Amino acid sequence: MRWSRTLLNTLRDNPQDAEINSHKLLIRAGLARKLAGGLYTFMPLGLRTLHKISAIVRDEMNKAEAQEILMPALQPSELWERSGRLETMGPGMFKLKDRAERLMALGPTHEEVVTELLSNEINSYRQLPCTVYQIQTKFRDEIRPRFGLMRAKEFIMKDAYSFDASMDDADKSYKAMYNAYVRIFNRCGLDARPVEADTGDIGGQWSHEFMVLADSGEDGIVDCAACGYAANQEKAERIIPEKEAQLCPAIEEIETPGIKTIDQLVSFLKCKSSAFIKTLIYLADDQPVVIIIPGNRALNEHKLKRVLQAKKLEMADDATILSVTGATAGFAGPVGLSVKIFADNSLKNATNLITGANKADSHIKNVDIERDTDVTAYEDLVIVTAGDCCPRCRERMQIKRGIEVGHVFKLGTKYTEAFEAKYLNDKGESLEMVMGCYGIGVTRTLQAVIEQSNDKDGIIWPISVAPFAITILNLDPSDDQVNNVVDGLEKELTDHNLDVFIDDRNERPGVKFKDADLIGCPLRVVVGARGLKNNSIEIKQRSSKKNTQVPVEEAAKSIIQLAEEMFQRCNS
RNA sequence: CGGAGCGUAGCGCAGCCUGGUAGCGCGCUGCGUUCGGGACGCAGAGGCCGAGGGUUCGAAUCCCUCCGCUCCGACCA
Repeated sequence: MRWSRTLLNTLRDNPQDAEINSHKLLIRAGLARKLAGGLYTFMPLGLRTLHKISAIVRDEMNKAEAQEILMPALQPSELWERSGRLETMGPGMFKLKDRAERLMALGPTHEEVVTELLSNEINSYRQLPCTVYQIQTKFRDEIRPRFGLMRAKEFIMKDAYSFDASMDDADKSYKAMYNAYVRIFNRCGLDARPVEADTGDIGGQWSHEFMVLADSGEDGIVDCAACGYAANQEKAERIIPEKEAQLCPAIEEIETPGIKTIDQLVSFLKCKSSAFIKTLIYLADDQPVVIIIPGNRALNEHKLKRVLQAKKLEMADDATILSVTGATAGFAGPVGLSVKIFADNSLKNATNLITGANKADSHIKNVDIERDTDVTAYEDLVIVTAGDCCPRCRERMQIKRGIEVGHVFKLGTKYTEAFEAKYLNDKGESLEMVMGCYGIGVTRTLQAVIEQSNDKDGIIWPISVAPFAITILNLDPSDDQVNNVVDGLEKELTDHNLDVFIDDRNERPGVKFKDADLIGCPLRVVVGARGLKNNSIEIKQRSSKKNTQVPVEEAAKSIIQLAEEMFQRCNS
């Protein structure tokens, strides 16, 4: 392929709406263009990389004996009513009506469609296990699309679904997908690690996310260097060191005019934030509940939702706060309340605390949780932070940032029950199939590769997913001898199944060097009149500073050998 | 959904405060000189200044409404 005939414009300046490196490079290198927030066009080079990633995904899926299918993106909403997710996922779905006024949805994911499908197709245990997958455009009405392809309204996802006869078999299918994911990300040149994760709206028994470590990542990862425990911050647990009960003087009221937040209290009373009880009022399925956690901690709503087994969870409005506590927001406390109170584990036996008096402009001190409050249950409710103790080995843990590129779930029978997806076993009994589901954000993976592999000059593609393995810079496109050598090289390399991009533009050499670095093909070959005078061609790897000069007649051989070595490294 | 910022040529920006009919750099077209790490000169093309309304003799500039984009938050009792 020749640059002069390619729809490819590189940009010198960073686009003003891009924040993170990979997003800037995606646009500057001409891989993609924005149509609107969260909507992108893939340009020729970007699409080539997308195809290469898809090919790796397909290859590993097929090796794991998953079968490729393609389901409709447009789906009838009744399916979503049957699984109960029209309510839980509703706001995040694009909904529309057909001309008969039937409510439809653009698929954000396909558990419903696939379960409906397989419930009809699978009748016997002889057909199990069965795993299907597709690579398809998904639509999600994201609250806030962000960072280019990282969080888009329309994106390409590989989604796979496994169906098994038993929980044990389902574990095997899960493990097979898990292993395939490890290989896929490895082959894409990504350093991705699996972490324990929350199952969220998808539901199910357990799940792992595959995280690419990056400072710009949207997810927090809790990591224990001592034992290898790793989990999404949404899910991560911690161990609380045991506390002895201490004597505590009687409650005293203190005046705190207009002092509402923990921060204000800290400076007003000159105490540490951990000396306070943070009292939060939530509506769980429209019923008020009170949550208390230490003043220096943040509530983990995912954990709370799980503990309360609530479908819907939202913070209470001012009117509810007034009716529950008898005071306006800012002065709520757990003492004397008649609704259910859920306390974080770390408050067990806690004493000498300060909290709201449920009365305007007042707080109370010397609160003893056991003595003064009526806690319904102690649960693990807060977001784990750096320095908390590992639930496995009790060592201190760290927090890192990551980009979620893949997610595997063991679903159990959540969907097969809703859709009565049953099979007959060898005794003639009718049983629900056990499901798993497995997603890879293909477009997000593309940008994650850029995020993890770049320098100040541009992208450094791993050869397995580079738009082209090799770029040849023709420094003198008006020189017939140079053109002949370039053409010869192109033919030999393409004959060896290597893709080659030739910069044949009428530009000065400096421009070509800069653009080659920006686009980041792993191997750069320079052919110029000056080099040819010495019968020499220059070969350089994007990832290194070193140039190699080779005689013209050996060039193709050297390039092929280098490329093969690079491919091997990606596959190992 | 709440908060903040931005919207002027394909891209990056100035002009707005203090109203007088639009400018810079990159890119693009032509000619010439250059030619191994984003060259230079000359000559050009390209803009309903996000949209609508208002104030005014006159609006990119002041006022109102809307739309779009980006960031922060979804943490607060």
